This record gives sequence, structure tokens and C-alpha cells, in this order.
Amino acid sequence: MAQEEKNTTDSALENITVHLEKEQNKITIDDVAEALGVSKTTVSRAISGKGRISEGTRQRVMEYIKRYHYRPNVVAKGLANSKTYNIGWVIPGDSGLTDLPFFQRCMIGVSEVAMAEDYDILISMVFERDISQLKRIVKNRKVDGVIVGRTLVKDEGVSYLKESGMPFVVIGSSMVEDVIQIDNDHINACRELTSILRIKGIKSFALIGGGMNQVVNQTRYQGFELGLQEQGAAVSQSRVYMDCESEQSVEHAVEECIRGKVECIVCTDDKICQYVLNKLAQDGIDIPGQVKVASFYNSAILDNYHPSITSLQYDPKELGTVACKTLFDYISGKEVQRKRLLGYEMILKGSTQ
Amino acid sequence: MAQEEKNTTDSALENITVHLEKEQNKITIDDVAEALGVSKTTVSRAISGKGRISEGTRQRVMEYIKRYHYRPNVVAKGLANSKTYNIGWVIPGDSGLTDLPFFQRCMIGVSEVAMAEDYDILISMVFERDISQLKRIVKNRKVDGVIVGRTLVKDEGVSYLKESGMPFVVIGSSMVEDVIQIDNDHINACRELTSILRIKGIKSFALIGGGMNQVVNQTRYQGFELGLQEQGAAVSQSRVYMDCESEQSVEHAVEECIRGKVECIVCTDDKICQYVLNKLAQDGIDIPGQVKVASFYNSAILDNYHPSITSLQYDPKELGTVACKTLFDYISGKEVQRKRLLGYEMILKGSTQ
DNA sequence: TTGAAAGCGCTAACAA
DNA sequence: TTGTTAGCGCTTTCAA
Repeated sequence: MAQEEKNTTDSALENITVHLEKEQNKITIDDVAEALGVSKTTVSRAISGKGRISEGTRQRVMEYIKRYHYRPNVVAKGLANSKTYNIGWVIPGDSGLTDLPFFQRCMIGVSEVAMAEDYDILISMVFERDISQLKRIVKNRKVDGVIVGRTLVKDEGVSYLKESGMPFVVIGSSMVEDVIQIDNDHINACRELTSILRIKGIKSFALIGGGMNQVVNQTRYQGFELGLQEQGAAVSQSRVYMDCESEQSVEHAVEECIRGKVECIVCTDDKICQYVLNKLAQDGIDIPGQVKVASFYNSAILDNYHPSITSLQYDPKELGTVACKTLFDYISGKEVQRKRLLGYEMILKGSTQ
Repeated sequence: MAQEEKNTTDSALENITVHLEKEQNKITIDDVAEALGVSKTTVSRAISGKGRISEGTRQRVMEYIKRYHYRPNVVAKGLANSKTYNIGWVIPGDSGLTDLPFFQRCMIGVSEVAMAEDYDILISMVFERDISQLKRIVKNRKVDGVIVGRTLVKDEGVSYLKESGMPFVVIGSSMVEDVIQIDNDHINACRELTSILRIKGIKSFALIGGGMNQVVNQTRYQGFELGLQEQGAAVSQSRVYMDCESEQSVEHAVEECIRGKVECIVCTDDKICQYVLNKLAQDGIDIPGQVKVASFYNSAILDNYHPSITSLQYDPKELGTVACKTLFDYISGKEVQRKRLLGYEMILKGSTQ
């Protein structure tokens, strides 16, 4: 009997503990106001720092809040001032091995600045031409703005966002008018790389690249052409193989390069470069002895190759950081640059010695 | 003068158009109610299907809604019934090349079922031991539940979630009590693979694996041991090299295997396997002639190897689908299985011929 | 079958 | 400096 009573007491205590531990975050601004004998307006002001309030009550409020772990309900706050405290992050749902680390690192940058503004990130994946997930989050007004991780030449997502009136920023470039864009200076980077290779004495180049439906491939292609153009007649010949989507098409391009005695193969990205390296290894062609290789992008997938590959390096995280900052600036009505170009680093390595 | 008037008219019209196009989604339930001469309660009922309502008015409401593209404000709806219509998706912010595609495909599954329930996905990245992003979304009550993409042996995120009272499901296994988990049947899969290899006449195995702080590596290790155990004395010897985090440690393990005349090297994942293959290629060791190779996981990173690699295959998307369904079931109070194991496929290829 | 009114938790005029 | 009050856009009793 005594035992039973004890049990009862125990479990009652347990319940209380559970209540305190788990439901602690269910305190509302009214609870705080009541406990302190002030109005909730006062509490609101103490927290937000907006409006006049005496330092004394401010302190009292803050203390109470800290002590009882009060956290304002962000959703309610949002409803009151027409914000969601979310930004949308759009990535291709079918992005491949090469792109994923890029998006991940961009996202780290995005989330860092988002968190600092008390914002969270809502994911939306677009597939091929299916932008229904994107439409959802804007139609449902679940976000205050959107960052697009990659753009295509004729990008439905971008068009949709533009006509929807939702603030957005794209990472990469866009041909659509008036779109706020953050990109690396691919053109100059590629230009510089090709001309440096030229200075090293290389005379014949080939560019092997991915789909021209991606803006980034277009700009890299332009940079390559510009770089060569600047060399003028000094460059005997150059070959360009764009739209190489499959391993076969890359292999085919490589074969032609070898046959044409190209001195240096430049790849628009690392996936292509990987195919090129595989093909060269397969055919027993020595790098950089028989042919040199460089890539316009540097990711982890090339890490294991010997010799290591000369490439351009961009900072995806910074892209994300700047994009997110720009978005916030834009949302809050500040003037923002329509197109912002970030830097790059040139990494000269063994493959072009 | 006439011209001026025309301009005025034009721009007035333009404004209206803009209003219709861009602000169309600013219609509220009150607008609909008023336009239809009913109360907003009625509109609400027509949409939700809850409560009695005549078929006639229901139709009228639905028609109006369709016509004027009314969309309920999800946030307001959420505030009214204590839901956020968001679920949290937790992934390691420092996940490597191997894991990224896995998470991506999981997420596709998650988002598919989430969307069907009118939910969106809020990202939270955890780094090393930093779970602040996770804490944010639960403390700020931005989500109704959480799906954890990967677990560590002593997982702070899981502990935190458990004591927070937030409903959650983990993908993978967890040693923490009472955690709802969705995993592949790694143990049986690994067991089956080893015993099949055994049946093919292989007598000496080595397991090279990643960090034992990851639950998945522990279970794969167990499966390997179980598989061999079942072969009893028939298996002359087996070597195990776990916690191989760096390429060097893998290379070292491979060297020992070769020296020890191991017939088949089994890898816990494809990253390890890649290192193994590199090392073997480097040393000019023939696969499957001199040594056979198999992996407990099959991803795209091994696609380019010849011969192709025997491995186990899991379906990440299904993992995501099931995890999300389970989470919703749990949130809505249904009984759910504490631990659910999904199947796998065995892919026997050239590397073990 | 429908509607009035209260409430979800917060912000922000406007008064005091 | 502080409080009163009216929303934000929706759901849900409770009456009619």
C-alpha cells in the first residue's frame, strides 16, 4: 500500500518534470506579460528593440525570457508582419555527382547568412522541366524570397519567378532581363587560363564542353574563345566540342584531338575532364608529355588523379553567402547590383607542366 | 491633350492588370466569402470538407476559388491549428561526395510524400558536433516533425530530438531507445553477399571499412562477420580493417591483404572501394584475376571502373518515402513500427568472376 | 446547413 | 514609457 502510494507520487512528479522539460517552449508572449505584470506590447518591444522602453523593464523582460526559455513563435510573428522567415532554395532534383558538392557548399553559405537573419531554408527541387515544387512554395506563400542554384538558358523557373513578383536571386547568370544574378567571372577566368597556357608555349587548344543549354557552359565557351582571340594569329588552330553530354561523345572528341595533334585539352567542367582522363589513360597517352589537360572547374572528383589537374577554382560558399545577402537587401528595399561577379583562383598543376 | 488622356487611361489599365496578375494570390478567405455572400466559415468548410455543407454552396465556392485562383494562406492556417506544414530534413553539412547522391535521392522520396500532404521541407545541416541549426528549427517551432538523414553511434541530434519531444524518424539505425528508424537490412544483405562469394569458392576475405562511429558501418561489419561465421571452419581466415578514414589507411590495408594473399576484398562503401581500386591499379594488380573486389554499397562513383564492381544496391528514394510516411503516421497518432527494414538487391558483376 | 465570435501568438497604430 | 486595441488569415466551437 505504501509502495503503491509511492509509485503514484513518483509518476506524478515525473509528469511534472515532463511538462517542464517538454512543454517549456509552449510559453506565449501573454504568459510572459502576465507573469511580469506588463502588457504584451511591452514584452514585444523589449524583444524587438523597436519603440521606446525603459532600460529597467527591458532588463526584467529579458531576464525572465532567458530564465524560462521563452521563444517567440516565429510563425505567429510572421503572420502579424507578413513574413514567413523562410527563403526558398531551388536546385535541380536530378543534379549529378559533379554538381552536388557545389550546391551543398552554396547552401552552406546561404544558410549561414539566412540564420543570422533568423531565416530558414525551404527546399524546392526542380526536375527537367517540372517546376511544380517551386510553384507550390510561391503560391502557398511559404517563402519571402528565392535563391535559384542554377540556371538554364531558357529557364522556366526564372520566368515563373519573374512574373510571380516573388523576389529572387540566381546563382550563375541568366539571360532574362532584370534578373539579379551572382556569378563567378567565368569569362575572364577562362580567358586568363587560356592565355596563361598560351604563354607557356602551347599553340593548339581544344575545348571539350557540356550542354550549351546551361548558361555556365556558354560563358566558359565565350571565355575560351576570347582568350584565344587575344592571342591572335599566334594560335594556329583551335577545336571546340560542345554539347558533349555522354562519355562516348567526350571519347570521340578526345580521339579527334589526338589525331589532330592538339597540345592541350581544356574541359568546361570536371565531369568532362574525368571522362577525358579516363580515355587518355585507356589509350595510354601520357599527361602532360603527349597532351596537356586543364579544367575550368575544380572539384573533389579530380582529387585522385596523377598528375594533378590544372584548373580554375571558385568558391561556391561565397556565392551562396553573397546571393543570400543580396536577396535580403533586395527584399528590404535596398538598391542592389543587378549582376555581381565574384573572383576565382588559378591553380596551375602537373597536368600542364 | 487627347494623347495625354489616352496615356492616363492606359496606365490605369496597366495597373489593374498588374494587380490581377501579381496580386491575384492576395485574395483572402474573407474576400471569397464576401464575394459569394456567405460567411468565411462556409468557405472554410467547403475547402476542407469538414463539417456539413450543402453540395450547392460547396460547388459555388469551389468554382469561385478556381476561377479567381484563391489559395488559402498556409501560414495562417497553420497558426490556427498549430501546424507548420513543414518537416525538417537533417543532413550532415560536411557530407562527402559518396553520400551526397544518397541524401539527394532520399530527399526526393521525402519531398514526394511531403508534397502530397501539403508539407514542405526545411533544411537543417549539422556539422561535426554542431547541431545548432537543428535546435533552431525545433525551438522556433518551424517544423511539425523531423527526418534525420544519417545517424552516428552517439548522435547528439537524435538525443536532442528525443528530449525535445519533437516527433522524428531516422534513416538508418540508431542505438538510442525508442527511436523510430527506417533502414535497409544491411546485416542480412552483407551476410548474403559474403556467403554467396563463399559459394563461388572464395576462401579468404578481408573487410575494409569506414568509421565505426557510423552506425551503418557497424551493421555492415556485423553482417560480414555473421556471413563468415555461418561458413564455419570453411573459411580459413578473415581480416578486418575498420576505421579507415583516409586514403592512406586504405592503401595500407590493401597492402596487407595482398601480402596475406586475400582472395576477396569487401568494402563497406564505395568511397573505400574507390581507394582500393586505385591502389590495386597503381600496383598493377589484376581484378578479378589476382584479387576480387566487392562493395556493400553501389553508387555512381564506381560507374567508370572496369571490370564493374559487384555490390549491394539499396533504394535511397524508398528510404525517404517510407521515412516520411512513417513520420506522418506517427504525428497523426497512428501506431508505427519502431524499426522498419527495407530490402536490397545483389548485383554480381565482373569484379568477382 | 449556415454564421457569429473567439482564438492561434504576435505586431503596430494610436492613446494615455 | 506603457497599454489598449485592432488586426494578420485561418479554424472551430457554439448558436441559430
